[in-house]
Amino acid sequence: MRTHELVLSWIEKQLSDGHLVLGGRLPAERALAEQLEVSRTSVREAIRILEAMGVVRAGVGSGKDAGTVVIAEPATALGSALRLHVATQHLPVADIVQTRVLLESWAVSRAKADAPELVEAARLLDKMDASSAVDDFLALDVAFHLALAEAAGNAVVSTIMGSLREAIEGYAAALTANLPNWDSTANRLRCEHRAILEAVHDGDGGRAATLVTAHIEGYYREAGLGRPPGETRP
Amino acid sequence: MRTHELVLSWIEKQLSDGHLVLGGRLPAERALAEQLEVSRTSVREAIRILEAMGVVRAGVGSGKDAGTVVIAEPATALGSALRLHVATQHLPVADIVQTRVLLESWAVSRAKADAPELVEAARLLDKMDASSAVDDFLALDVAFHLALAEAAGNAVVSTIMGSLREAIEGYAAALTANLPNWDSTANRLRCEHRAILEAVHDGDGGRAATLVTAHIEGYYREAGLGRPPGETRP
DNA sequence: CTAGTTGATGTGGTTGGACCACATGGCATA
DNA sequence: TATGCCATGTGGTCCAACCACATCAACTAG
Repeated sequence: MRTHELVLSWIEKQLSDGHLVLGGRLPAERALAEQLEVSRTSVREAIRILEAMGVVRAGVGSGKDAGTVVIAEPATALGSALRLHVATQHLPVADIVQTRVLLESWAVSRAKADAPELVEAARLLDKMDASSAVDDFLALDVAFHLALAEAAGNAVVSTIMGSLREAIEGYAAALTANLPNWDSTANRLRCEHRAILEAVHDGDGGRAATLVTAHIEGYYREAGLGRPPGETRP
Repeated sequence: MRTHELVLSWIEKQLSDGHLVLGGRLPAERALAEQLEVSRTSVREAIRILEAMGVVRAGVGSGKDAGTVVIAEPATALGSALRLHVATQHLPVADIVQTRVLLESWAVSRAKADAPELVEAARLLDKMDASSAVDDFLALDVAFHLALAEAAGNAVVSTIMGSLREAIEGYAAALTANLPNWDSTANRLRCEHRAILEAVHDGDGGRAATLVTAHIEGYYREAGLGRPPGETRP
């Protein structure tokens, strides 16, 4: 077993034993190295991995933001991993989209009509009405869909949903260039969002799932999923 | 931007540009450090991250297994990340199980009746008939469910399925201690497996999905999901 | 006495160099 | 020809030093 893996397993044990909790701090790198009788290099390699996994955040200096603190951002880790494997062409973008449809349609069909996340979702829709810039609109769109997914109350589903979205974010942004008319597309998306949210509010999970599926698949179809950006549609 | 992140982005670009392909080799650490004008330490930190992401594998010595080669094992990366966040109690085990049910029931409902993976699945069931040891049985069980998931033809779904399973593997193994009678449980599982496979062969996706849902939820209910291992059932 | 400056301290970030264990392949020797 | 040995190149580990940064306490000028 390599040295940094030893450090890794030590830290993981501290986590599962509850000796390290969310917001807590790891010992300083030098101290941890001395305590485990390994080099600081190995400690740092372990911390790099935990950072990539979204388990810790390292900050220089002194005080509040300094040191290595325990966080919980699984979506960043999953997103990076998925993105890398999309880059190697091992995970097709179409499969990611399909998985996202699956998770999100399940989420809206399960969402409680009085879930607090829906209030936030409605607020985001209001902001989208006033947003014309593509980048702003897409950012709000991401937040809206995430809020919708969180309303189902399954942390794993919403986390994976977010990471799937993150993995193809660059891809999706490039696809907007394929759209014949952004303004009309944006208006259509606004309407569809309202309809989805209304279905959830009505407690009609089946309708919400159908709408969300059509919403996502329709967008990628219009933007030309699978074809290089810039190419005209057949 | 930190130095190792620069190395990371350089490698990711090589991957997405196709200059680095599956099975290909990264330059040696020392050479890469000189080429990018950074220290070997920073190169190593980047490689550690890629290794944790399941994108590369590092091997010492010379020849075939030596050097840092590009691989594609997204499931290991996602599995580790999920396992770590389960350890911090940020992702409930129940949500993981629920997500697994969602993905797997979708997979079997979509599986083609003549998918080649089903042949392998049937072979695994035969081996399970001859397997009495708990560990062997569980290992075959994992392989069976994975083969089933792969029959749907969505790489992302089967990858996530596998990583979800991996993330709670230790947990699931501990749960077997809760079972009142392992042999009878194993026999029941064998029957349910056959029934699921038969439904898929019949092209009855709906029945297959129902059976798989009952199969997984039933097992975890019997084993006492959510209660500490060893505690008796109410 | 107050307000601003300055230095000590502790954090992660980075570097260069050294050495180790390992696996291969070619060279020298029996 | 067959065998053993060493040069070579790989990742793995460690060390010592320095940097940039943020805070806080002590000090100094007003």
